[in-house]
Amino acid sequence: MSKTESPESQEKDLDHGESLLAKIALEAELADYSPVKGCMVIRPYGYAIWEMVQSTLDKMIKETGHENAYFPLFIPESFLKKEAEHVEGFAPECAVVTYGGGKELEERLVIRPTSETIINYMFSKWIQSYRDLPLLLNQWANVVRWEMRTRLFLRTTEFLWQEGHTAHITKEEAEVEALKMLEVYKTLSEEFLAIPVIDGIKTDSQRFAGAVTTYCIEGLMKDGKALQMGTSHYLGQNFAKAFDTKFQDQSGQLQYVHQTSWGVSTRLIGAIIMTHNDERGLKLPPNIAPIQIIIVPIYKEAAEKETVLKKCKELKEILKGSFRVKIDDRDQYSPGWKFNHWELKGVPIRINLGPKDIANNVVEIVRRDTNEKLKNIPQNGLLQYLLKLSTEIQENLFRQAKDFQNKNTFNVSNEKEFTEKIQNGGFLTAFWCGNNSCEENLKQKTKATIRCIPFKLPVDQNKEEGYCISCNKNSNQKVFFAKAY
RNA sequence: CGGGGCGUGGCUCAGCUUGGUAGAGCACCUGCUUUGGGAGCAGGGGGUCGCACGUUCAAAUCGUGUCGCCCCGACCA
Repeated sequence: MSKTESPESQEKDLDHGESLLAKIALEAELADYSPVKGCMVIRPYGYAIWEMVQSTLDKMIKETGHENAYFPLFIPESFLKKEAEHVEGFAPECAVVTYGGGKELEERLVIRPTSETIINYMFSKWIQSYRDLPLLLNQWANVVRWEMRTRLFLRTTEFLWQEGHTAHITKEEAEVEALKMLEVYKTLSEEFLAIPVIDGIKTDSQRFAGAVTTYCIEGLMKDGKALQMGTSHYLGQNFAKAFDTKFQDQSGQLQYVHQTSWGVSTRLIGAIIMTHNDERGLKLPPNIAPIQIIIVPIYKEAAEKETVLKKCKELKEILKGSFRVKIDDRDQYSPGWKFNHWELKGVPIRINLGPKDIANNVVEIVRRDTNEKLKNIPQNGLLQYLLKLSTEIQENLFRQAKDFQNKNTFNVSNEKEFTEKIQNGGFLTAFWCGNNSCEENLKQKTKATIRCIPFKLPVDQNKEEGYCISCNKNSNQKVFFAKAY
């Protein structure tokens, strides 16, 4: 499929300027526009995907020792102002409530853009001694950020996410925590969403307002743009100082806690759409597909229908212990219509079952990752066959995405090369001196930004020293650039 | 906030230039025939043409204003 090879090729196929993302999100019934600009309704099928992501990640968050809690939507405006960098970063995009109960409020309430402040307020009440630490919490919530330009799933005014917030005795422990959760995100992305990511550290210009260090995972979408898929922050003592979050150590001294926060959002659904798709629509990785197997019965007369549906139900009984499986027994749609419908919705495996198959004790299987039709698969041993196939589809989707990422990652050694190469999208690796002005220079000229300082460079790039592509000064770090969402 | 595009049955759009009171396809309802890659025929329901004002005997169509949405840009852990 040539479509997966070149980032730009997809844009040409689009109708009336509508993005591929919007097209799939709307047509596959994942989401719809709401009456309020920038907001979206997540429809049942889209929400089911979110629930899959959510339950997968929630398990991992709990396995790493965190507990869920819930903090309120409203934050006193004064809280946000306590941490200087934080307020500067978020004030422009905050929605503020000024009226309630028919009266102007004495103190305005910010609708949370993130919850560091209110959580620190509570932490300072709950934490007294080193024995109260570490405090490891997470919440699933909605947040609001008043963005100027929005896109379904990738950037909406209100979105759903999880935000982890932890407090630790030492800097080292907090840094380990931040990195541990980044690793959890990487696992979620690569093993469940089948999206390969680059993990690394954000530059100062991209760092979370109020953090000491921001770690991130970055994916490369099929249109050649990068997408920040998750961030994990070492907050240092910045919020602790602002909110006086202190504990008494073993020697009786009062100390500020060291903190982390980390989050991923419904943006991940956008990432899935923008990574796994073809001209027929969405392709969902089996590990997070709400429906993993769709069974389409094929029949003519009533008698045939009865036999076929009976066999479908038998198969479903066999499979339902291992798969999320559904029979599409709707009479008003033809088999052909159903084939297209479930392909658009990205169901990884389809079983077509008609009289001919029943006569031969076989089924027909169509895999969504390759659109390959597998005829005459014996009903005997079908469960084992499908378990293997499902794993293969999961791995294949990841492999395809990884290949795409590899083919669209280029090393460049000077600004001219950079400027030319970035036109076609993709990741560019290049040396950078560490100065914000050089990053800004390249951004002005090309719109591309440094996505991260990677933990690891691609295997074929081990050169340790070179020259900054903007200012030519010596540099010992190579970074990933891309145009990003 | 700039630049571009668009508002007409549920959806996609035609009609507007040259005013005469609204159409197509899809979807929906009924019936019959169909069903292995988006079924066919017949019949049927549904729109004060985003909103307001103006011009006119008459406005979806012309004028002015206004609201909203989409795309590009500015903005964005």
